[in-house]
Amino acid sequence: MATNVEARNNHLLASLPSDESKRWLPLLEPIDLPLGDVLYESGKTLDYVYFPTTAIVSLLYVMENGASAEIAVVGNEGIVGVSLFMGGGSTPSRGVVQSAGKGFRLAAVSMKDEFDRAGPVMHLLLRYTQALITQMAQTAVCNRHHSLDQQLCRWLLLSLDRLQGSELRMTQDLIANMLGVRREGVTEAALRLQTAGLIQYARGHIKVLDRPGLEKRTCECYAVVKKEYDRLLPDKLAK
Amino acid sequence: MATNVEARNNHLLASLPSDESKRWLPLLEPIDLPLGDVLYESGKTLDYVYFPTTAIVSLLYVMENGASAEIAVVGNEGIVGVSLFMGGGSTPSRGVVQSAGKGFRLAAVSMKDEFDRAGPVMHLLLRYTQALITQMAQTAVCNRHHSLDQQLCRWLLLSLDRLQGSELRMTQDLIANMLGVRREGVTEAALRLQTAGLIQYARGHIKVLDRPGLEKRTCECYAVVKKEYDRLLPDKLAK
DNA sequence: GATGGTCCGTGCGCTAGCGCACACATACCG
DNA sequence: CGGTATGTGTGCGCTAGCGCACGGACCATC
Repeated sequence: MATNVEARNNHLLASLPSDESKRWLPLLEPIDLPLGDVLYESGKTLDYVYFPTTAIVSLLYVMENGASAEIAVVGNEGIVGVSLFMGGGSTPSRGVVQSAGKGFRLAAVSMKDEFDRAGPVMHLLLRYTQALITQMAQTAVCNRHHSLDQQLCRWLLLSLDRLQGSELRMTQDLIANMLGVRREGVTEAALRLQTAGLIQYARGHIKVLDRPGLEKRTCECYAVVKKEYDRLLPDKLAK
Repeated sequence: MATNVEARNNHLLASLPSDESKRWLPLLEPIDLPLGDVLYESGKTLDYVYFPTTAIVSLLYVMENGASAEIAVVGNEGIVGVSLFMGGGSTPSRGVVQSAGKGFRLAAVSMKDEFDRAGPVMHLLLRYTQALITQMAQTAVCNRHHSLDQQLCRWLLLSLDRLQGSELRMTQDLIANMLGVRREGVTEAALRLQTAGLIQYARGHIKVLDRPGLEKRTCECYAVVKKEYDRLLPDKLAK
């Protein structure tokens, strides 16, 4: 079944023990995730959780005045909708597709049933949530202390880690929304990175030319988060 | 036993079903939490989890250059050390006593045993963690978008909610550390609040004169977090 | 009741990022 | 192939907050 194969592109799904895997696969529904799609809305109860494979989803808080800020980003390493099994069923944030692609979704009831077995799946999900927490915490720190340039680098790297290839499709306006800054600010920062030869920008297409260069230019936040994800979710690549 | 009574001052402990309560009380160790005490260090495995009763604990990230930023705050409504049951066993942040007081601690093994029963205790702890996540997320948003004045108000209110009375002992230098800003900035903001008649400051003693005034002056972040805590952890006061 | 430490107020120059306005370039589309 | 929307570059005045430096006030202690 094609589904089985593709599901493995999500690291969490790939890490499932084979017993659980068998139970899950029939319940997973492949789904297209177009740019801008809202997977869940602030305060609304989730009907599904989502496992991105090629898409990237931003957890975004939108303020009363319309301004926004990204809280965390989820790609093929994770799951969107942790509040479902954490117990809240909703959060004040919103889940938006930031980079179009595919993924799988699982109905809320199935998710809860599975979680409540309190087996390896539960522990896997909780470890993932712990990593997500670190990302959020570091976002807070980064927002406080680091320059737009550094944050842009961090953001590019986080996105890159969740995609295949070194190119991403993303307008500066969108990035500004995620980072919670002015569009012009992103323009300026991106230009600096471009003249430094790190990236190449053209109307919504970013090509990363020098990844190590980005890593040098970013703040410690990126490494802290990356390390924590690697520690908590080792690529045991459970076959 | 005096212990029993005092333990109820921590909302999580007070919410335990009576069966679990009986199991727990003998395991809980009352402990003094002096100002500045480090309950856990970045990257170090936790030996205990802590349930503050009169103390307040800050989850703080300290950067390589020594600057810092508060990620979240925990008082008598919560527990310090969620990474223990979430699976990581450590986090990149640090837990520091921000306001001296008392609390209880529970050995890591006991905590894990109890969590792994996958009963009501687990679900309670997960709901709390969900609330904590919201606080962190909102901290990120607040750091991005709101003024020092607003953040100071938010911070005062969050602290106030976790204390009895309307007075807190806290130097401006410490507050600056928590908020990740200059001490002088806090001085100026505090003066503005003082001349507005909202607080009264004197060498490390803050008296809140007009709580509603603070709530008016702060950003939406405070209300968002408060609401989420109330929703997820209702004062069922499960006698 | 002088000494030293802690805590708070103030001044000043500096910069990153904001808000706004507008010009230009590329893509799409009829 | 011309028009319109979309995306990017640039300029300019403005402000919050920074870094630094210093002065003054309160407190403890001997």
